[in-house]
Amino acid sequence: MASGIYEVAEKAGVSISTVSRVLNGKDRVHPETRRRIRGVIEELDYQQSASARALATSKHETIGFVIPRVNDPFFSEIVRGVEAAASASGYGLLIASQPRSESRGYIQIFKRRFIDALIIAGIDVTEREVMDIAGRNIKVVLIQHELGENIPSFSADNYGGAVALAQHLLDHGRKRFAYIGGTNYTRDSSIRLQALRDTLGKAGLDIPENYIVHGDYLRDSGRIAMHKLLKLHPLPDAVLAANDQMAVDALQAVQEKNLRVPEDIALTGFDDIPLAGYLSPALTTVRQPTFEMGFQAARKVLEMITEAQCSQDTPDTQMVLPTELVIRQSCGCP
Amino acid sequence: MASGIYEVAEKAGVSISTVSRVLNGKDRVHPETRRRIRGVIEELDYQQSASARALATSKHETIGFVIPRVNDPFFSEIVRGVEAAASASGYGLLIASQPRSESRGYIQIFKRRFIDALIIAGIDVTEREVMDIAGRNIKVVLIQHELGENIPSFSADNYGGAVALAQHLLDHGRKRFAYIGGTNYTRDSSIRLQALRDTLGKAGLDIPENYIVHGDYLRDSGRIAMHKLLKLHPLPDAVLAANDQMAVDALQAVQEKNLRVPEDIALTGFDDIPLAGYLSPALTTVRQPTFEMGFQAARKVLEMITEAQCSQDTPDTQMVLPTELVIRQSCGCP
DNA sequence: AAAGTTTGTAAAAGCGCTTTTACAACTGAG
DNA sequence: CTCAGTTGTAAAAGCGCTTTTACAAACTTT
Repeated sequence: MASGIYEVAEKAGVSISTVSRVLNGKDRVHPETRRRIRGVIEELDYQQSASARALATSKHETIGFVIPRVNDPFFSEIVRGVEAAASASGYGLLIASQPRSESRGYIQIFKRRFIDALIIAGIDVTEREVMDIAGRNIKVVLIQHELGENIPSFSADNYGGAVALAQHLLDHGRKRFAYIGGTNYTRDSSIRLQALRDTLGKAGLDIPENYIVHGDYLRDSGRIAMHKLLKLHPLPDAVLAANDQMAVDALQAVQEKNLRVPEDIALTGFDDIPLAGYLSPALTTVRQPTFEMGFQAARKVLEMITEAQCSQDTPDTQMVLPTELVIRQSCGCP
Repeated sequence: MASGIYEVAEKAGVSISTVSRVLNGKDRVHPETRRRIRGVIEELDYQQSASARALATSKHETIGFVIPRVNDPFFSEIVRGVEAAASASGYGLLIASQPRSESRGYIQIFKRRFIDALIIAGIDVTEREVMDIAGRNIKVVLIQHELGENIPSFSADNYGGAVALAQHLLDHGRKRFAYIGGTNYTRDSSIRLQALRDTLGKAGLDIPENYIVHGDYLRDSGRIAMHKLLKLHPLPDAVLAANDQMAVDALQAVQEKNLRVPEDIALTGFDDIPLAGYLSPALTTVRQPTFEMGFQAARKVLEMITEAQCSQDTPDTQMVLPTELVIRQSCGCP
């Protein structure tokens, strides 16, 4: 009895295969018949069963997306980019937002879910994990993480951004630099630190080990980190935080001690989240092309999905999108 | 040939139905056989096909979620709540983030997607639309919108929050109130305005029509709205914005004109987004239980899904979660 | 006017599972 | 030692589609 498509077929006086052909825009259907079937579909407000279709075609028109935190201004902007590209192509977006530690299990689950592709953002997956997923004919693209030639990835130019920032602070005549890093092992944070070191090195400066402290990118960790720095003698006169959130909290910490930013200490962030512009002093930072990363990553997987069908391999992409120095007041600029 | 489960069955020397029984934790399987099959599943790293399973059971273990903007601090916090509840039950989350105007089409698409339930947040759907979806055996729950007894909904106590805010400003001795609303027709904004009017009324005050201006909840619209208010004579001495984002922009507008908040004008927001606490002066606002709304809404749909199976109807819910006045400095408090 | 082409449609197989039904092979009771 | 009741497993039907194959009917071509 009446499994949707059967109802339509019956009411239109044709077989289900004809209905299917209309549904999928194939030819070999009499215009008149097509019109009649369209009418019946409309009338019954018939909607195809996505799972039946997916089972029959093994296409799901859905992409999976794993991030550490949806409610983080940095990541939610990436989500928006991914969503925009996906929905523009009629694709759905299955989101998993899990702290790095737990995201592994989630990726496991995705292996069996209804997805054609998986975008992984801000999570340090291993090549083995990725290959395991890719082996199941799920296309994989990385954001903010790189893993060699075989796996397409989209990152921001962390190194370049950090160099620009460091140079700018040097131009302000700052000498005693400190760095508030993210969780020890995250690569973004260490790339930025390396850029800072290289740039200082060229200016004949150095950043002592105890002027490097670590937060976790999250709220309040910047405050704690800054409190540590404020106990040092001499005080640093320029503090770079690995992201804006920590910079923002660090700013509060400085102000609580009745020191002034930027007069006593210049302070900068990274990311350019909306909040950065609203502070006083407004935060000098490096804008990351978050929306773009998400958008382009999604475009890339969509491309991979369609190309896989023509089995015409494209050279894989390792995209590094440009960052941009955003100069406000916390660096000492008027 | 080898459709996953067949491979497992063959390798374990049993039929696929036995494998299926193991997979679904049914009894009537010899412990020894079960162990052997488990071993093979492990060895082959076999993963069930979600779509085949969904087709056979018509359960998708996925919930759909429609919101206007993922990258909005208010909504992304709701997303987090929904995500938390969904993933705790092993459910996936299919997200559509579309401006109100375009979300209709999206809801249409969801009717055919792999979802058991749909959560709609911050979108003014009609009862007809909801019924249309619900008729397809997709459970529907609303967030920040109400639609009568039949449809469960979770909202914040907008009225109560706005009353508390208005009263607090009255207690500060403010007399000339102005209101920056959201898009004209959104119900939250008008409920808050009504609360303001009622509260002022009780104090023998009034809010003139030209002291009410409308933004769109988004960035910059608060600035424009405030500029209009700053042209009035006499100037208002208390401005309530319908959300924090507009309040934040309004604050900048005031400061650009070299007026002081709160000395010249008290200014308040609504939502309590993270940004609110970082401003100077920090924003007095009303905290909405965003995470909770998302979490509880998701719990509710999950409950509806399981209860539908026992066809044991629960009374439908119209939950109004409490809001909380968050007093900072922009109202005039020290 | 016979043979080949195209066009429109139906029938049937299959996608990878779950679930029902059937049925052997064991149990224990009388 | 037989008969009913368990228990473990296989076979088969179906979930709602797509797609391939087959074939009649309508057109060409020579």
